[in-house]
Amino acid sequence: MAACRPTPIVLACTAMNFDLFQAEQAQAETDRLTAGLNTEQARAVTTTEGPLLVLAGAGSGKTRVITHRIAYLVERCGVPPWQILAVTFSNKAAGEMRERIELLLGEASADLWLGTFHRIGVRLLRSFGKHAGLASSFGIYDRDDSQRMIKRSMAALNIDDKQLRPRTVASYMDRAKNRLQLPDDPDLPRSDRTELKCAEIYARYEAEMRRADAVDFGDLLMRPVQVLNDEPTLREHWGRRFRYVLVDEFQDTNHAQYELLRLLTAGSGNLCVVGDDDQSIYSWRGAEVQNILSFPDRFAGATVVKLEQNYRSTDVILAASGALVRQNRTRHDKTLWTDQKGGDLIAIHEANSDSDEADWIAQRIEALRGEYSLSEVAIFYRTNAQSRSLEEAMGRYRLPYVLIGGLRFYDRAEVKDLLAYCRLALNRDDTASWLRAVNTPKRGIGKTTVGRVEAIASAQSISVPEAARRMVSSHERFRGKDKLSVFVELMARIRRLIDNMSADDAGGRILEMSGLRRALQQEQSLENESRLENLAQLVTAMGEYAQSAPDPTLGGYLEQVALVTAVDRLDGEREVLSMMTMHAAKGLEYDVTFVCGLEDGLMPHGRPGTELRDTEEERRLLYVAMTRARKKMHLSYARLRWRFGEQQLQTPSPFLTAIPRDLLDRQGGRRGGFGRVARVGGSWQAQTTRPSRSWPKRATRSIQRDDGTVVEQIAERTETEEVVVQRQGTMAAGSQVKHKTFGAGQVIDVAGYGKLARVTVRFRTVGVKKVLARFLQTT
DNA sequence: GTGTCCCAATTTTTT
DNA sequence: ATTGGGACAC
Repeated sequence: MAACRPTPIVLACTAMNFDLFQAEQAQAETDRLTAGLNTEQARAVTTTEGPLLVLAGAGSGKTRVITHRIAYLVERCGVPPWQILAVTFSNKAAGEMRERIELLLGEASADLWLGTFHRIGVRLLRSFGKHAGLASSFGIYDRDDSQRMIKRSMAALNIDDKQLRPRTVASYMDRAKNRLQLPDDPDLPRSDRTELKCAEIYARYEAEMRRADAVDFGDLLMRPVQVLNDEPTLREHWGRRFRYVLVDEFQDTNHAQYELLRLLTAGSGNLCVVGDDDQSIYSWRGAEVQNILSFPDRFAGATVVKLEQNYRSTDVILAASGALVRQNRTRHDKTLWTDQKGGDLIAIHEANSDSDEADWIAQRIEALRGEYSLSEVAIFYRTNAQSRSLEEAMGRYRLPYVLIGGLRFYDRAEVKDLLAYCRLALNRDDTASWLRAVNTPKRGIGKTTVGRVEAIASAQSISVPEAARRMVSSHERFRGKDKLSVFVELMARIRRLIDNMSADDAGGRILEMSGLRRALQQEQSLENESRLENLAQLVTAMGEYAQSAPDPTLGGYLEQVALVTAVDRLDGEREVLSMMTMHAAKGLEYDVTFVCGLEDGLMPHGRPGTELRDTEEERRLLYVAMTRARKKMHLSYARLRWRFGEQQLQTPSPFLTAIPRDLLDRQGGRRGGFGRVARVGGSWQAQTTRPSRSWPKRATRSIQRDDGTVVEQIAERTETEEVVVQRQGTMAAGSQVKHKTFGAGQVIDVAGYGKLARVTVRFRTVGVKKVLARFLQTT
């Protein structure tokens, strides 16, 4: 098949000898598909052959480019949709993209492969997972399930989960998988005791996962790559399967994703990636900006298109965010521009406390309500914990909101319980689900019995559910056998019954048979009522799924659920405002935005000693947040913030100094900009780019109490309201401290501040340990 | 085997 | 402030 060439038109797609009429038609078609695009966008759409890098600044219309490019490939070049793969960052983005493509293409769009990397990974593994030792019914483990497996693995290896936190192990394995390193990889980090232990646990964990026929998020990327590398026939097939591959948000891809793309485009070489190095905010998750920065080097002959015209924001918003991100050293130089000259100034507000800040935001929203729909308003913050005071304020002002992130619906205990039964029904070796379901609701199978089953599973190298089945059918007698039998038989019955049922029918039956509903109904309480409601809602969701999905089975539903993200639930239609972390804000846009909590240590988030690279990523994160606004942006920070269960004094974010003063409209609070000038003896120290290690010096009165803690009173506030801030006595290297259990010792190093500081102490009796400052007392 | 109480740790961001 | 886990009592 001939390649589709953009220009000149006479050389286009299908046949050699086509007449002028066809040429005109083709031109007309091209015009239709590039209508309303600027020159560069049109070039990105029509440059179909070979590697293509689209450097797309914030709001430069990259989604348009991708959708039009797909339409162009199908309509103008006659590429069958099933030969096109488009990868997006979130399921929501995928959904929106599918909608837009449907408008352009109609029915034909159904065959298109479109989804997140993880979803593509699932699809590939369902197709060839057996080459990775997976049955087709394999389950997908979320963080919770996978943590459970880590704990099991640690227990089996006799490693104390207090000495080595499962979280540490999880992130070690995550990193390994993002780098495509299997447990036997000689390059796995093994430089210290922790890493050695992690590597050991990793191997064990993989074995446990295999027995449970389960994969985690990392596997969804690593396994497909591994299989394609190992199996020449499959590699050959899949390398040719897609003639055109498009990737959105390329700056946030990790090594595994990059390799997957390389394998899937080996045949055609038609890889189009779209991204913006200034918006790379997931390096902590293994994303490598290098993937986008060195794309032209790695893919010889790549075309590079730069989109620098912004269609989203006012000039003011662009200027402010541009001034901020320009401070980063490691970036491609580029400047966004817009036709929308001028615009409202950026409102900036200094609040006394986090709740005052939230109140101010609520008031502003209330005032803007006539002018803007609530669905066009969003609040962004750095950490999920900040949502609390905001939620309270929105409640006080009766402003309806949706909270994106935080506790997901699918994270609720009762929902996970029912889902565990469902998963176990489909995958009889699903260990994590078995452990969850076995005694929920209570059926008298406790630690002892479960421990016995786990021991047998380990001894015989089989899954935990399989061990239970064998124990039940063997002649051996033991206490608790009857109860275990009841559960094993229950699962067998469920399994038989739901075969061939639709997702909601199956879900409903399982809700009954498992006894979950009865247990919740038996004990009447408000909580249980809401739990029952949630479960009913879950079954309803299954029904909605079964109605519309091509695969209406329970299995199909579970697969979808496993990969649902917080943002996916966002619904632009409802007349409510949105609140989310800055990370979740990526790819979204609103008329009116509030970026709050702009304080040192919170934004940029970090501890002292934070590296430049991290600071730059924080700056990019704020840049992403700021570029979400179309018309009106608000920035705010509080002087006093409730953090870690105590009030903490905050200083404004050093990032604020980057924003030109004449773009700001200061609302209340102190006057002037943020400059680097210290107010000697006053409230604010000179702003540094690094979070300060000590508390800001203020006009304070300190009182030493009997127990050694220092109570500070902030003089300038005592007239109206007394604010008491507690802190531990100064803990610097060398000072003598005392710990409840470890006894006396000497401080070697301090990292972090306040009560959450991590202090390294050499204790007289137990040696060197890291402890939290709040568990120490100065002596 | 279950329930309760108390202590320790928690807060980056997430597919 | 909230949560999870372990120790202990029943």
